[in-house]
Amino acid sequence: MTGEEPDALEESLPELFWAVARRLRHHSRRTLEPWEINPGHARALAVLSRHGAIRLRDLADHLHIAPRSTTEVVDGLEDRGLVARRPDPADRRATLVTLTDEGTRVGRAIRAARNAEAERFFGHLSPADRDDLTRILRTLRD
Amino acid sequence: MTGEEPDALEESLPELFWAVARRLRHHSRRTLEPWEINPGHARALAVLSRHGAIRLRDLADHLHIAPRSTTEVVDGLEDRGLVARRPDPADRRATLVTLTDEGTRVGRAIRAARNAEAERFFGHLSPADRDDLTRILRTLRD
DNA sequence: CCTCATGATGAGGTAACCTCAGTAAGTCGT
DNA sequence: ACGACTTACTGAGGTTACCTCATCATGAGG
Repeated sequence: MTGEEPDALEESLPELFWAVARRLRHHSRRTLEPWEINPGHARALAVLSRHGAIRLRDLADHLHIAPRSTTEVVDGLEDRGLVARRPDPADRRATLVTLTDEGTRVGRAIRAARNAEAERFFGHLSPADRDDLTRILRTLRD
Repeated sequence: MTGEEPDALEESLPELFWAVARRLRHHSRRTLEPWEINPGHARALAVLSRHGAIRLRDLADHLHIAPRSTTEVVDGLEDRGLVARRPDPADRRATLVTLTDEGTRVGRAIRAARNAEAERFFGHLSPADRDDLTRILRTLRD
C-alpha cells in the first residue's frame, strides 16, 4: 500500500549488517557523483594511488576481478585521462598502469571526499563505539 | 608477485566494513548452493515466507527493484516450482504470488541454513560483542 | 463514459562481470 | 640454442541482474 514501510522486524545480525551496507553504498555512490566515476573505477584509482605503477595483472589481483575485466576498467580510466599505459621495461609482455597528473589529483580528491563521508557516516558513534566496531569488524574479517 | 597479499593496511571503518561484507556474502552464497538458488531468488522467497500471498507490485517494493524485474524473478521461481501466480480477486489487473508447498519447504530450509550460517559467522563473538555490534549497527542504519 | 492512473509484461538496453582463444614474450630443460 | 611450457594482455562473445519504455487490460473519479 504505502510502499514506504521500513521492513520493520529484520533485526538479525546479517539483516542489520546488510541494511547498513545498503546505506553505506548509497552514501558512497553519492560521494562519487561529482566526478562521474563509478565504484569500480574508484576502486582501481585507489589501488593505483596506493601502489603507483602496477602491472595490469597485479591490479586485477588487487581488485579481485579477472585480468580481462581489468583491461576494461583501465580502458575506461584511460579514456577519462586518469591513467596511462606504458610497457613494463622488465617484461615486454606486461603493461604498467600509472596515474596521470589528473588521475593523481582526482584520486586525492576522492580519497578526501571518502574520508569526509566516513566521518559523516560513522561520526555519530561515540569514540568508544567506534573502537568497539573497529575491533569487532577486524575479528569478523579474520 | 605472490598474488596473495591480504591487502594489509586497509583499516578505515568503511574498508573494514566492506571486507567483512565480502566475507559474509561469500558465506551466504555457499549457504545457498545446496538449493542452486541465487541471492535474488532467496530474497524473494524470504519476503514471501514473511508475507504470504502478495501482489507482484508490492513484492517489487519489498525487494527494492522495478516491477518489471520482479516479473523475471517470479518467472524463475515459478519455473522451479517454488511459487505460483494467481489472479488477485480484488483487482483483476493484479497478480498474487504465493509459495507452493515446495516453496514453503525450501523457504523454511533456507531460513534454517541462514540462521546456522549467521551462528557460524557471528558465533565467534562474545555475547557482549554481539550486543554491542547489534546496537551499533542499529544506530548506523537509522 | 471519458480521462487518467495503475498492474503486469514484451521488447530491448546497459554495466560489470565472465570464459575462451590468440598472439607475443619470458623461462626452463636438455 | 631450441622446443615445450607458461604468462601477459586483449578480441570476441556470453551471462546476470538490473533498467526504461511501450502496450494492454483494468480500475477510479469527475
